[in-house]
Amino acid sequence: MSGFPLRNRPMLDPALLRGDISETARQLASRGYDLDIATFEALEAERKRVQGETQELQHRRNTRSKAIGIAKGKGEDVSALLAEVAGLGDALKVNEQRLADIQARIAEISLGIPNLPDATVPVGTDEAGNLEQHRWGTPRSFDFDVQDHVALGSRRGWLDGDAGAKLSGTRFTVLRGELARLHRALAQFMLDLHTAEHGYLECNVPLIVNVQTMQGTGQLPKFEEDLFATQVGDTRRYLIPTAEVALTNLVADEIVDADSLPRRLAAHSLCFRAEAGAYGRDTRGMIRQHQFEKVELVSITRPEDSVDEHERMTRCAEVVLEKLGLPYRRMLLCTGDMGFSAARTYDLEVWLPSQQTFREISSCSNCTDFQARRMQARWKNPQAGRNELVHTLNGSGVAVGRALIAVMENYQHADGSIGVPQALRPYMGGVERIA
RNA sequence: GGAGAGAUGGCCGAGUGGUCGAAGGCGCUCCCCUGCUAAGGGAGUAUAGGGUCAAAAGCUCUAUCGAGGGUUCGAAUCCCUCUCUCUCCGCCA
Repeated sequence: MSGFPLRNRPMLDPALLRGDISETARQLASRGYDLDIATFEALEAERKRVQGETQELQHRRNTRSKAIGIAKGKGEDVSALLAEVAGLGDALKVNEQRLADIQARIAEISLGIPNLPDATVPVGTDEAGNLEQHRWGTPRSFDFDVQDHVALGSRRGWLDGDAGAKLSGTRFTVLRGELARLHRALAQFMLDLHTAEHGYLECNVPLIVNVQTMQGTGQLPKFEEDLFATQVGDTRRYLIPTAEVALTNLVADEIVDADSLPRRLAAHSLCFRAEAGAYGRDTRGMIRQHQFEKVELVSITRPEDSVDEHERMTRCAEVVLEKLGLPYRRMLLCTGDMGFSAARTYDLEVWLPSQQTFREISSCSNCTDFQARRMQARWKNPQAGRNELVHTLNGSGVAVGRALIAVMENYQHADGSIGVPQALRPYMGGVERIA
């Protein structure tokens, strides 16, 4: 067993697994997930049978018990009726246990199945299959040898990986002085932009969440090794890998009014990732850290609005880079490169002069009803007269640490000083350059 | 950390072992009456899952009264554990 109190909440529409399961399996295969159809169908058949038997037993018990109650009320002798139900309880208990076991096994499989890719997503196995959508800005040409952010940062002791390693280990960094201030300015700027101009509601959320919350957005049970965990007494909690977890789960187990949609939420938060699967990658500098900051955008929408909202949200992230004057490109991720919960994802990649390449700085995903089903997040559809699942979207708007790197490298001068983008100067006391 | 109280349907609020999925009220929906921005009468009004059905509707079964477990032929009601909320005390950024 996984050790998690798994909710019996599938991630995909159960109808997709009971109906044309081979078509569903084909779509899942396109993103590298191998659905064992035979096993799943066998479990489903078994479940159906045992559930039927269990319900039949429950029905018998209920009717007999009711008869006993009525007979007693009339003062009749109930010993014959009691004899009739003898042994029924034990049989029922056995069946209920069997049913629970089967359902747990089904849940374990269901919870590990990723979202179905949208029909417009290109098929591919890795990032090489991603499609560039457009570019913005022109990478600056330098008339001197560019330095990377590590060199630029260590010159004045602004960026100190050794100090981070001493305190915590690898992939931790200490920022100081003007660079720490620039980092803070970036976060303030982004959050202000999204709240003041893009209509997002600023939120400040817990960084430590419970198991159910992690399960709601899909981090658990499958990706526990990517998370930092806490244990107090026998209560286990997890540090959020992104504010998406907290913001999206705000609607878990809620039935929201139609006129409150779309809900647009933004938060600046710390993020914690174990980076278990990335041992050799980006070990230099602060590109890939265990702890970093991010401004996150989350939208909760009606199902029919999520496609448009995805475009809108991605634009909100792009505007951040444009206002900062950072060249970037938008990539449509292929099936093999998308995250677990996403049906469709755009990545924004920012230009890093030291690497002469674009590096991911934002990821905007439409999760359709995938997370909503698991969270049981619904809205009242006035037309259908029913409670239906909402759609959830999330996007970075944008990663603060990586934005800092991008600013350092793109705005560097020959002497190692760093220009402050126009948009950040109000947050830097008007300073135009840090040196 | 200590002491106490509580958790019932969209909301309020009854219900301490038996025809309780749950009285009553509010709200909401539909109908009727009323020449009317008032009042009255009637009906309806939880969610999820299974089965049946081509499907929907319908019918039917099961589960759900904070969560999990227990006692019992039978639990909203009794017992245990947990979570959360409120009040008071202590501590604290």
